Amino acid sequence: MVNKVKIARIEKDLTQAQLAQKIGVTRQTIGLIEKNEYNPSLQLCVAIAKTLDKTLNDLFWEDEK
Amino acid sequence: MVNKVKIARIEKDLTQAQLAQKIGVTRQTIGLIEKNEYNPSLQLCVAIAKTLDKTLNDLFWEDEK
DNA sequence: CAAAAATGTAATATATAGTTTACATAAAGT
DNA sequence: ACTTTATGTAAACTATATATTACATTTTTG
Repeated sequence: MVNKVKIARIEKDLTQAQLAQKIGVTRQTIGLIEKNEYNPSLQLCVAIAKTLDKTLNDLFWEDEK
Repeated sequence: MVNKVKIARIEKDLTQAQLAQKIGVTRQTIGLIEKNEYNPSLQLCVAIAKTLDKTLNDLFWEDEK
């Protein structure tokens, strides 16, 4: 299943590098988050959400089953 | 202003130590988060939220102004 | 197809989240 | 007042998020 950060980023027509730069983080960091390969800090999650006009729940809360 | 994790924890009648134990983390870690003295990882935020029957937004998303 | 742009990935380095141990203070209970 | 129980705090340690550099692969575009 595709990562929600990736979907939201593409909806905004941003590359990983552009999103990273807006947030002040490395392109690799965004890449790893989109591959669910690590556990970002809360501040980073908030920064991503704000930049993509989403909330924490939108991007990082698991769907109800 | 009082931290939302603290409020939710007290509503559930848990001590810092009890909450910490349920989550599998140290009492000090909970204490520091409640004092906004650090930047927890996403996984920890999710664990706290689930344990307190809240969502990420409930506990970690800033109030609309 | 060829060139450019975007993304994957890996090694090494650094900052900081989270642990452990320990003690001090505050709050609650008897 | 005394004794528990809960919370604050601090130093030293460990684990891991994130940076940096670099190159490989995939995707897009002319």
